[in-house]
Amino acid sequence: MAANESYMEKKVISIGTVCELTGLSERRIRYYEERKLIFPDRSKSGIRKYSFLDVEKLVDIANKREEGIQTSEIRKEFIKEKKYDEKTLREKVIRGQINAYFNKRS
Amino acid sequence: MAANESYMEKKVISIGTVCELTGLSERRIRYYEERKLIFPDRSKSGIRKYSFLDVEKLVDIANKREEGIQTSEIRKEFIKEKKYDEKTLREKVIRGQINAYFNKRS
DNA sequence: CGTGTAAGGAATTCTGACACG
DNA sequence: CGTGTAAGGAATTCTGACACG
Repeated sequence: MAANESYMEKKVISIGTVCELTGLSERRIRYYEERKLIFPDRSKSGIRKYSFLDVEKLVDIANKREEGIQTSEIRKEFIKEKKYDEKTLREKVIRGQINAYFNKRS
Repeated sequence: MAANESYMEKKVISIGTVCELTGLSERRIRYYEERKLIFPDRSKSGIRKYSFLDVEKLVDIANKREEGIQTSEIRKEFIKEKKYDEKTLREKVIRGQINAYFNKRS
């Protein structure tokens, strides 16, 4: 029981761990927040907490930046493609699980 | 892509957040580690990192403690029931996802 | 625009110990 | 046995700023 929640969207990871997971610097991660690309929660004392979904989003952002895309453009893309949109994601994750379960290759 | 990993078992949560998630004190959480009930990872500098699975396990431990069961007994139960055994869990999580997807009620 | 860095403070975590029982 | 607490130190995170470009 209680074995199934949206761990992917639960904001529990602090910035240092996010750096390790993504390879990005704290500075860059905070900057992308300033540019409205990611929205971490805050603990009572003000410490940023990220979700695994945020981590994936950051990797995606970093890749786009490598391609020279500006943060303002990246934001527009996310909105237009509805990428990282909560409902869209949930669907995607569940489908992934099902595929993995049946050993399907998409 | 890269949208599907074992977030449930990835050790990225620090003890303060685990306290909030479980309602347990740091002392108790560390003690259960001493009693070989949970096995957090450590960051380079020695800070404990827990997974969501560890969090669930801790809640389970706390419930058993409320029933008066000793930590040594809890450990035996976990081993005997193969509860929180990696393979067993993975199966369970995936089935849960599938049930949720099809709106089944078990 | 995007990111690095040094600065100082506040909050977090760690260990070992004493306490009670 | 299981858990609380005070203690001191080490590591983390935060913000605002200066830098380069």
